[in-house]
Amino acid sequence: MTDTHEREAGRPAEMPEADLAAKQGYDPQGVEERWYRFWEEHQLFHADETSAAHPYCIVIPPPNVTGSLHMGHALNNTLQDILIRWHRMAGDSALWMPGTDHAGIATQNVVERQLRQEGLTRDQVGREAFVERVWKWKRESGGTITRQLKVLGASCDWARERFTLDPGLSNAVKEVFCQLYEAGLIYRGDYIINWCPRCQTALSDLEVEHHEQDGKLWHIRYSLAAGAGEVVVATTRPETMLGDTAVAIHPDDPRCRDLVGRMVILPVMNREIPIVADSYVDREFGTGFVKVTPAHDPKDFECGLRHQLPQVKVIADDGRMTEQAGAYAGQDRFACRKSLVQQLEREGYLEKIENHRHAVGHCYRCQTVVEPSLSRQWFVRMAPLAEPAIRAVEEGRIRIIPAQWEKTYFEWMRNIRDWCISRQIWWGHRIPAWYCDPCGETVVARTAPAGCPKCGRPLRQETDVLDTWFSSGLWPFSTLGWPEKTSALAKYYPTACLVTGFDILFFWVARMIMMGLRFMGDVPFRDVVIHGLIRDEQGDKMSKTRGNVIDPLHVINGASLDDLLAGARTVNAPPGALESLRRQYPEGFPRFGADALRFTLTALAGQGSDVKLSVKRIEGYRHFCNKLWNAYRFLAPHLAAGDGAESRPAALPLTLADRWILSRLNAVITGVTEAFRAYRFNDAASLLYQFLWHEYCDWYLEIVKTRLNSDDAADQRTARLLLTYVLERSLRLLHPIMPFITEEIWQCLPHEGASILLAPWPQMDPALDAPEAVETMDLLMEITREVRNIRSTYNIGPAQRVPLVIHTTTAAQDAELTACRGYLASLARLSQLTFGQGVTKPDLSATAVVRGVEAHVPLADVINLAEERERLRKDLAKVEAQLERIGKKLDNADFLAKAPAAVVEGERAKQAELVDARTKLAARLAHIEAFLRR
RNA sequence: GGGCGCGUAGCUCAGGGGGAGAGCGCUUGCUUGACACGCAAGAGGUCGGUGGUUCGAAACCACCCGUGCCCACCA
Repeated sequence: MTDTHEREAGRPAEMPEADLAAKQGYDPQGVEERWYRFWEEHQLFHADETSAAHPYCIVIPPPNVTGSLHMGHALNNTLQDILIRWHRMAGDSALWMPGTDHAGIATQNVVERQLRQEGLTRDQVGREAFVERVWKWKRESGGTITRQLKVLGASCDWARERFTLDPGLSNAVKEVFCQLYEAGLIYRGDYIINWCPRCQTALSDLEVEHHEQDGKLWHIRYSLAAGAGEVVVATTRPETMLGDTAVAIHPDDPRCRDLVGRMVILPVMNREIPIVADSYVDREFGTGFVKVTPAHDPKDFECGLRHQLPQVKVIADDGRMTEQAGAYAGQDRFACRKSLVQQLEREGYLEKIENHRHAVGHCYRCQTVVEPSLSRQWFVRMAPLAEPAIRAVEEGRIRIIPAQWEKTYFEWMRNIRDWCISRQIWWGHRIPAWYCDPCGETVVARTAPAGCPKCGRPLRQETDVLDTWFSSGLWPFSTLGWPEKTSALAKYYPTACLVTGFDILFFWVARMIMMGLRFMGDVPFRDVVIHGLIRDEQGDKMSKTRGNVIDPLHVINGASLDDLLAGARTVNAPPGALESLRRQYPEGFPRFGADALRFTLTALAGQGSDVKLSVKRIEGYRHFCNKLWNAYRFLAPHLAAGDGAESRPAALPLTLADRWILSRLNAVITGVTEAFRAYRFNDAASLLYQFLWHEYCDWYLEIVKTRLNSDDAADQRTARLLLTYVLERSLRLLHPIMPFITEEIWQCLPHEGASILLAPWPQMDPALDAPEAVETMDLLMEITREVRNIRSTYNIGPAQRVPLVIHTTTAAQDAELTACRGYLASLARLSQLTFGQGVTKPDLSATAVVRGVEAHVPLADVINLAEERERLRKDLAKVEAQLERIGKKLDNADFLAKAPAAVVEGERAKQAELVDARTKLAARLAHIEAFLRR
């Protein structure tokens, strides 16, 4: 790539003068867009499957194709992008496989809602036209989320983007369905499934959300058909009694002997039903008698099979009562409940009503109360698939991080139930099954059969489609080309890592593991990284109706108050929610930029814990961007000084500060690399923040300022080179988290290569480790802080330089101070610095003791003796408190005997230092007090 | 009913057997030659409670209190 290219697509290599001169903060406007375009145009995200490099692949959790980016996506994709960018820089063939999910029910609901606004239903439109309409909607708005991922900076290999309804992926779905069917792992049958009367489809157990609700427990009398007496049953769903075909009692119940085998009369329906004994009855609950409704309760269904009871379906698919419900036929299920209870009460069947709190199942897509209902559906037999998937995690072939989620995974997998995969909707993969109505034959095939293989008559294709999660479960290999044997599949499967929230651990992760093992013969990924959910500052779930949603695009691009309110209004948020937005963000959001958002999410993504996001926090990290930008602005004028490109630090005449910062950089390189390796993203973020702001900017850059003005040309050059050297490497370390600003600055520094995105990941250099320099710098910084404290106490302004007299006790201290005297003078703003073992202590001064050296600021005229006495007393008290604690420890014989020698030695040394400090502080205090007494 | 997590500075959180940390907020001083989106100096915490293990516990264990989540067919 040539310079010209860079100039066209990226920013010019030189900083425009205006930018440097202007006293303005960093503005991501334009910068982020420009670099993203540059990366895409040069195909820098493209992973080459023919490369010899080690493969590193992550498949994106495919967002709903019609969705838009929310904060959960932002977190999830930031973490993936960090891993991908890091591995790409580290030299791996890094593939981030992007794509979207057709999201069957969710998408169908959206389009149905549109139709309703036109006064149409899907039935009026017809299947074919409806599906075409969804495709149209997908074509029109399906690109939104991928565009938004680009705004976030996601470095996906977009050329490989997939959609679950693509021909290739549909083919994979068909293949998997047929193979599972042929292996006897898919079957069709009549069972109790969860039915959503609003979506008009079956749901899997996972798609039902249970919410605790206050309900009632109705106690109903069923009288014996022959002779006197009655039994009382208790139910939370009285309308299902219309379909009762028995009453059950526990076989150990003493009442059993007289009652089992006798008949009771079902009230209202006046039907005789038997009393049966069955151990599934909980003797403690209710009355000990259970009404048995085999067509509307999974437990009753099984009980019914055991006792050969009839199955009477009284609730239809639309939620209304069936013909079987007698007089109630046609009524809505809840209306029926109400009027039925009235009738029971009127006719004396109702014994009592108790309040009863219980969990009620709701459709996870529309929150309608689901109805357990007898229905003919397709199922996957799960136990044989789950078993190898359990072993893969047990044996460590898949790691779940953090490991505590393994337990949840095992719990679910070991109690797994068959998976209802047929959905009575139109948007999805149509089940490849055909029926011959005349002869009853069922054909499952990859391509449409010409006719019935048995009788040759025409076949009718299954109208149901598959659960969306069926195709998502194939994602790690279907996106790479399976069932074709592609080179991408060979190179990148198994993928390295899957990053996801725990909310789809069962829906998606578990099923990918089962399907991957079954069809690829290997795990789909090595590591599963589970991150938390995004919450607001108070820890509440973000929802538009609460008005606490922070939209990532608003954060990145800025948003007016009107923009914020518009988001809440689209879902008819209550006035309170709008009011709270107005109060919290009266001015809307400024443009924070994707980097600031990404850094915030990274810094808050503590392992396994939820992320409580606040705008204040994002603002704080935007300041960090600005800090970086200004560090660059500071060194920019020194770049063109003809130093040439990078010189090896080891070849330069290094000063104390240089050896210190290089040593610290080493530690940061090691720390950040380790943190990424362990998926401790927040550790990496805080290491970089701390280093760049508080070590590089606060100390190193300040020290370099004086050196840049020095007469020593060699030292000037070293300072200039290292300022750039350390920043350039830090930018590389930071790039996975903040891709845009790091590229922006990096391109302006001397560099090799077209983009920071391809720059090698920094390696620590053992030759640059300098523990003694770190020690000495620590002393320097402590003394500086003490002098600044004194300046602050006595209101000595920055313009006023002060003398400093340091009384040392060892030659080593003298040597250390000699090494850093120049820095000390400028950092503490000294007029004069004298030190040595024999220096005369000034008579009147402000004094501090640091590691055995006494630092005196002899300013008789500004020092208030009474105040100085207080300062010394406070310091002395601190030292004495520490001494007391240490003394206790060292007086303890057990401690001396049992604690490790190094710890004891450390405590002794500390004690000696503290005793020394106490002596010196006490002497100085006595001196001041003597003056005060005069 | 089972399972998991959390309780550390005013707020949001990190840490983790041997000197209590960060960001934001707060106080004070500063148009310091990159940055007021800043610099400097501070204040602020018996690390939820009780007991145990240990020479030593904020950290490990038990119980308790508070709090959040997931799973589950008590009708």
